[in-house]
Amino acid sequence: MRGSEYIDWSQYRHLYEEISVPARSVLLEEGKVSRYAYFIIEGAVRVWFNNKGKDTTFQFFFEGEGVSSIESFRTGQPSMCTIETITAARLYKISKENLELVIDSTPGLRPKMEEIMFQRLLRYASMFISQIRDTPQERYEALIRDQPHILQRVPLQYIASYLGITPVSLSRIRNKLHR
Amino acid sequence: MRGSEYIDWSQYRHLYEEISVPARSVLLEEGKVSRYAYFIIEGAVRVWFNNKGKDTTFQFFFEGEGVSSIESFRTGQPSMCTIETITAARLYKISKENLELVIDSTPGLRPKMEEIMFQRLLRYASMFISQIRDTPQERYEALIRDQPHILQRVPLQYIASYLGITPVSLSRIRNKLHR
DNA sequence: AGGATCACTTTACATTTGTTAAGAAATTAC
DNA sequence: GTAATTTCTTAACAAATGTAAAGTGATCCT
Repeated sequence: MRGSEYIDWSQYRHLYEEISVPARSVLLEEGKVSRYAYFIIEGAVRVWFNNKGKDTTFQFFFEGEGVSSIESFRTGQPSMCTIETITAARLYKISKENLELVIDSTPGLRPKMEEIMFQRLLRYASMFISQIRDTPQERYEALIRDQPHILQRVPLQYIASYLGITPVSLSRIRNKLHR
Repeated sequence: MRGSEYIDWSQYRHLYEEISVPARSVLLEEGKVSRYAYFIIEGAVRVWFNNKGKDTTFQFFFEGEGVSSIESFRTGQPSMCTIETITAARLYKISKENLELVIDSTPGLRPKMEEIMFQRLLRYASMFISQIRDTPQERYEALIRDQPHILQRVPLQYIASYLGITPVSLSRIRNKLHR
C-alpha cells in the first residue's frame, strides 16, 4: 500500500518496527494472508506471482514507497502474489491494527488514503491500457522514458515479465534499439 | 463510475434525467471533460480510445452498471477515452454536482463508493495481470467462461481490441477452438 | 426490394515472439 | 582469487500475431 510517505512516522515509533533484510527476502508469501504493510527506507522490492512454474513480476517499489498485498491486507484473503526484496533493504514494518491506529489518529489521513487508492486505480488502468495499445518495444521505450530508475536497479529478467515478454525477447528489443 | 446500483433513485427524480439514445451515441468524447455520470437501464456501452487511427476498446458496461470516465469525472481533466453506446440504450444521466448531493444525503453511501472504487482497482489489476500472464487464446477462453454475456452482445471486433489482438487473430483463435 | 454498409472469415506473406540450447559476461560465495 | 552461480545475450527453429486484400453473409437504410 502506497502513501505511507504522508505519515509523520516519528510520532508513532512504538507502533512500528524497523527491520533490515538481505536481498531476496520474502516479506509476504503467495497464498498467505497479509498482516503487515511495509514502508521502504532503502532498497528495492518486487511483487510477483507464480505462473505455471515461472515467476511473473508485476510491480516494483523503491525508497519512499509503501508496499503490501493491497487486496489481502484489506480483505483478509490469501495473497495472490509474493512480495520479495530485490536488494538488501531497510523497512518499517507495521501491523494492520497499528496502521489503523495511525490513520485514525492523524486528521485528514483517511481521505488522503482514499486519494492514494484512486491514484493507484488510475495507474493499474493505464498499465492495462498500455498492454492492449502498445507493442512490447513501445512499452520498453516508455519505461526508459518514464521510469529510468527501474532499469537502473532491477535485473532485466524481472523487467521482461513486467513487460509481458520473455527475457530473450527483451534482449532482442534492446539489441535492435542499440543500433 | 459503477455503484449507482446502490442508490435508491426514486428519492431523487429531480436530480437526474432519463434519456434514450440510439446505437453508436457518444456519451463522452475523448479530450472533453466528463461532467455527467450515467447509469444504464437498458443497453450496452463501450469505452474506447483512439490509438494511431484505430479504436481500441478497453471496457464494456451493461444494464445495472454505472459508467463515466472515472478519472475525468473526478479530476476535471480531459478524458482519455470515448464513451459510446453499442446498442440503443436507456440511461439515467446525472451531473457531478447532483451526484454529490445524492451521495451526501444518503447515509453510508460514501464508504460504499470507496469500496466500489477498491473493487474496481482490483479488477484493473487483474486485467493487467491477465495481460502479462496469459496468452490471447487463454484470455478469450476466460472471457467465454467468466463473462459469456459480453460475447453474446458485443461485436467481435471490439472484443478483439479488448483482448489486445486484431480481429483477424481473434477469428483464427475461434476457428482453432471450434475444432 | 436493392444498394450500401458492416461484421466476420479466410488466405498469403512479413514480422514478432516463444522455446531451447549454448555461451559470454557479471556477480556472488567461499 | 577462483569456482560457482546468476544474468544476459545470441542463434536456430517453431509458433503466433500483424497486415493487406479479397470474399461472404448479415444488417441497415430508404
